[in-house]
Amino acid sequence: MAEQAQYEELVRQFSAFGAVKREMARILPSDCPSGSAAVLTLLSRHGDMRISKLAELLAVDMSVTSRHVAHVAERGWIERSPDPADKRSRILRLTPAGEDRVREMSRRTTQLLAERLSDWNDEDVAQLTRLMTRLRASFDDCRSAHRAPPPDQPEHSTRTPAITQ
Amino acid sequence: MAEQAQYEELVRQFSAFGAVKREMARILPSDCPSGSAAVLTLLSRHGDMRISKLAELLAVDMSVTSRHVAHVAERGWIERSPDPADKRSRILRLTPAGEDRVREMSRRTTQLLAERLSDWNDEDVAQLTRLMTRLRASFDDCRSAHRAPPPDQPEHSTRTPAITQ
DNA sequence: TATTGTTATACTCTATAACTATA
DNA sequence: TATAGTTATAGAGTATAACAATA
Repeated sequence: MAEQAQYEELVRQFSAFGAVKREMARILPSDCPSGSAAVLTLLSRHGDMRISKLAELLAVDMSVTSRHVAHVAERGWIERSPDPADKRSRILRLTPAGEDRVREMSRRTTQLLAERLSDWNDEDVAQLTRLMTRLRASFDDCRSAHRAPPPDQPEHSTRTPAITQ
Repeated sequence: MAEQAQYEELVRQFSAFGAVKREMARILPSDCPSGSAAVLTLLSRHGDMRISKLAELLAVDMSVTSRHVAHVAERGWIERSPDPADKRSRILRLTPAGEDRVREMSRRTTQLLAERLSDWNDEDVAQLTRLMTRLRASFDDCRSAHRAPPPDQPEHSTRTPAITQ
């Protein structure tokens, strides 16, 4: 447990982090904004999946994910094939053109980080990655733990609650 | 210098950090979105200042800052008094109502972090804060260092370049 | 009835450009 | 002419709600 002043300083850095995010976003191709880039990157890492799974990984609403997916599909970077197990769903898969896009973006972001973090050593980078990973986990865990005292319900609904009348 | 795989993992965490930011934003009062909150917090920390200084601290364009400032001024959380040294500028100052707002938001964010980071110790929190501070500094430094080989120019322009014809 | 996914709408944040008042 | 600040416009991300098709 930390003290209030420590938390306030941490929040200040959270806020200031936006500038880093924006600078990273600026080097992306103009037809591939950060939302699209995230979709392609996650498909490359985790393999084929449905939109609902992608929304969970992105931690955004499925409606948002649906838009990002439509954008990259229009450009031929992913394919949507029918899901044999459920006709409501489709399986998303990176195309060769999409894989090229992922490689190109990875090259650019790596180059930018190598420049900006030129005086960071491996352990610095690893430590920051670990702590940010843990931070996200701490927020995710609490979401499951606090919002659902009865843990026998599906967590992480990535969508707007259905209004059933 | 780190390797490509390490950078890619770091970028992944940058992207995922959005979920943390959004959860922090959700606990703000509905009439005080994160942009307004940042303005109030910085004025509370750094004292009275002009908009151009605020834009520099926020690391966003002055036009954006101007909108945020207008929002908080309309609600009576800051005052804008004339700058005796330059009639084009005004000095921004937190009002007592603004100070109340800052305290209330600080209370909420501290509580949220105390919940979410309940199993983090002081050193964990301090380490993350340090690394994020350094990250931002590394990006800021490079901005000054790379974009202006002739270092005899004003850096950190927080505004759209004037089109002079 | 409930779930997967899509679309319509609205809100916030941001940048660019054009404009004003002053330096 | 250049700078401080404002406003108009546009683009991106997100959430909520309503809808269609399927489970």
